[in-house]
Amino acid sequence: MSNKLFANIIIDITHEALDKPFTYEIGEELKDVVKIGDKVVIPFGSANREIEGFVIKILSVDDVNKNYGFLNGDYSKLKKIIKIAEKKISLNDTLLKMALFMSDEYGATLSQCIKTVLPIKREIRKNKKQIDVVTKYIEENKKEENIVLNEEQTKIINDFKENYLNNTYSSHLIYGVTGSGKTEVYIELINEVIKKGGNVILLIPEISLTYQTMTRLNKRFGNEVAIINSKMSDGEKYIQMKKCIDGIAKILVGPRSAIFAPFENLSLIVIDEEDDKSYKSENTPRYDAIEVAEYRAKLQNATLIRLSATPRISTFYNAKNNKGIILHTIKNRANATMATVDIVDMRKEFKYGNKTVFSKKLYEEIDNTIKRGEQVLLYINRRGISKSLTCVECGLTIKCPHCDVPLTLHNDDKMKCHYCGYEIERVNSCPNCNSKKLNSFGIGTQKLEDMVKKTFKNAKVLRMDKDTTSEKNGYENIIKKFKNKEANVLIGTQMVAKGHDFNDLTLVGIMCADMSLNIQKYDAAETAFSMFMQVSGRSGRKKEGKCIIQTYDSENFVLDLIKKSNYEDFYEREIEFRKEFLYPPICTMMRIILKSRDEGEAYLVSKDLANYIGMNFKINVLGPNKPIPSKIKDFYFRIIYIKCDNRIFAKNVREKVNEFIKNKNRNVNLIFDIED
DNA sequence: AGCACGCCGACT
DNA sequence: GTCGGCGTGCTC
Repeated sequence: MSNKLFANIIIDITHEALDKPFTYEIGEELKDVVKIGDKVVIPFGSANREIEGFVIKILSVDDVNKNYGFLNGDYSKLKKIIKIAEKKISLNDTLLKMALFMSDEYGATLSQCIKTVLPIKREIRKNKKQIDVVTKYIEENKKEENIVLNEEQTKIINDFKENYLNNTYSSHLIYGVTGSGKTEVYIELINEVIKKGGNVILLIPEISLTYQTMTRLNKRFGNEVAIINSKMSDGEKYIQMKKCIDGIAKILVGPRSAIFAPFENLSLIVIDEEDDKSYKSENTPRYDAIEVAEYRAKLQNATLIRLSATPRISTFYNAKNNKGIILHTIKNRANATMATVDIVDMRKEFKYGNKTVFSKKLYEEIDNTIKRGEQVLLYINRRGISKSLTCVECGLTIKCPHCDVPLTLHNDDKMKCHYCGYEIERVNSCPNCNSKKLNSFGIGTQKLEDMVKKTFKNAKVLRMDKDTTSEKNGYENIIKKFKNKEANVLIGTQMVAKGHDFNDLTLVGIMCADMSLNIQKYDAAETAFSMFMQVSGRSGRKKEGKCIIQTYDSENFVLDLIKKSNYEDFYEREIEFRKEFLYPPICTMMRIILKSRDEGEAYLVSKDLANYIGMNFKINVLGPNKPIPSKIKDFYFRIIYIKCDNRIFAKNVREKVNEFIKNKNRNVNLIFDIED
C-alpha cells in the first residue's frame, strides 16, 4: 500500500492553463518500467480521452502527501498511467533542464520546449535499409590535406590547450577576417577534445555549410562525425543520434537544433559564423541557439567558442567589455587574398541612359571575367524585389488572398505566394478594373537569369534559390556543378553567401544593395554589413578578385566600410547608434506579437495591451504597429515593442501581459521574442 | 485544447 | 415541454 509510485507529467497540449505538471499513479505493472523522460499515454479530462505526456519526476507516497495533503491518503482521485508510448530518443536530465530553461527564457509552454529539445518528431518505421548519410562524405574525400598553421593560429590553439579545455566553463569569441583560417583552429581544438574522450557539438548555418564542413571533418575524424540537418528524414536523424548515444560518434555537426545533441560528456561547443541569423528560431519557442549553448556549456562544464569575421554587435560588445566572453583575434588573411570593392551609383547610370540592371562597370567586368575563363557570382536579395504584377491604370497589385504580400511571377506562368505557397495561373486582366495593362515590377532570380543569358552570350548560368534547391541534394548539386566549372555565372539569394571556396571565382556583383540597407529593423545595418562582407569574400579566394556593389544610396556608411572591409569601425559606429537610440545590446528589447483570425480583434486588443503596458510599467512602449507582412495564412498580426533595462524585467512584463490577455478572454494569441 | 455543464431562446 | 445554441470552467 505505502510503496505506491506516482509521476509528474507534462501533457502534450499547448495551452497556458495546462502548462504545469499533472500527477498520475504508476500502476503495479509499470513500476519498474516508467522512468523520467519517458513518453506515456494518460487519461485526461472528464471524458478520459487518451493523450500523451512526458514524465518529468517520479514521486513517492510521501511526496504526494506533501503536495496533495487534502487527499488524506485517498489516491483514487489520481488517475493511472495507461502505458508507455513508443520509445524514441528519450529525454535525459540535460535535455529536460534545457527545456525548462527555454520555457522560462522564451515564454513557451514546457510541452512545446520538450518537443523542441527532442530531435525526432514522429515514430520511426523500422526500415532496415536506412542509410548512414555520413558515409557519402567519406567516400568523396579520400585525399589527405596538408595543413600548416601560422603563428596566430598556433597561439590560440596552445592557449586553449593550456587554459581552457580543462573541464570548466568558459566562453570565447574567435574574431578573424574571411580566410584567416578559423576553421583550421577549431578542427585542432576538436581534435584535442576528442583525444581526451570528450564530445563536441559544432553548430553551422543551416544547409549551406554542411557539405564543405563535413568533407573537412571527415578527412580528419572519419566516422567519429555525426550530422543532422532539416532535410533529413526522422529515420536518418535517428541513425545519427544513435551513433552519438552509443559513443560511436564523438562530434555532432548540425544547425541550431544540434545544440540538443544527446551527449553525456560534452566538453566543447563550437559555433561557426556566429552572426548567422538561422541560430535564432522563428518558431515557438523562439530560442537563440547560442544562448541555449551558453546555458548548456555552463551545465556540463564545457567550453563555448564562437567564430566570425563579422560577429554579432552584441557578442563583440560583450567581448570588448569583459562581459563574460574572451576575445581572440586573428589578423592575418592566411590563405586568401582580399577582393577590391567598387560602389556603383545606379542613379547616375540611369541619368546617363543605362536602363538595364547592369551598370556599365558590372557589364564590362562580367564580360571580361567570362572571357578570361573565370567565374562570376551575382547576389540578389530576393525579399521584396521579386517580380510582382501591378495594374497601371488603377494601381492594384495582385496579392495573395491569404497573406498581405504580392504574388510573385514565376517562369512557368504561375503566380505564387512565398509565405503560404498559394498558386494561381498568371492573370491577364486587372481583377479590380479589368484593364489589360498589367506591368511587372521588380527583379527576381529568374528574371536576372534570363537577363544574363540574353546579355552575355557566353554565359552558362546556374541559379540557386528556394526553387532550385528544394530537392534533397539540390544545394550540393549546384555547388558541385559550379565547382566543376559547368557554369561561369552563379545567381543566388542569401544562400550563395556562405563559406564556399571557388578557385576561379573572381567577380562578385551585389545587384541591389538597397534592399538589404532599407529594411525597417534596428539591426538592418548589422545584417547588411555581414551579408555584404560574406558575399564579397567569395571573390578572389585564390586569385585576385573584385566585388561590385550596385546601389541607389552610394553615400551609405555601411557600403563605405565594406569598401574598406573594416568591421571594427563598423562596430564603433553601430554601437554609438544603439547607445543613442537605445537598442540592444544596450537594452533588452521584447517584441510582443498578437495573432488573430479576426483583424478587428488583433487591432483592438493590441491597442488595449499597449495602453495597459504604458500605464503599468515605466518603460518605453512602441506601437502597436502593423508588421510586414501583417497577414499570413489568414492570420492577422499586430506588434508591440518594449525596451527594458534587463531581461528579468522583460520576463516580468511578459508574465503580466499573459495575465492581462487571459483575463480579457479575447480571441488572440501572443508570441514573445526577446533580444539583448 | 476539448469536453461537460448550464442557462436561454425557439420550435414540433 | 425539450432541443440545441454557445458562454464558462475545469482538467491530476
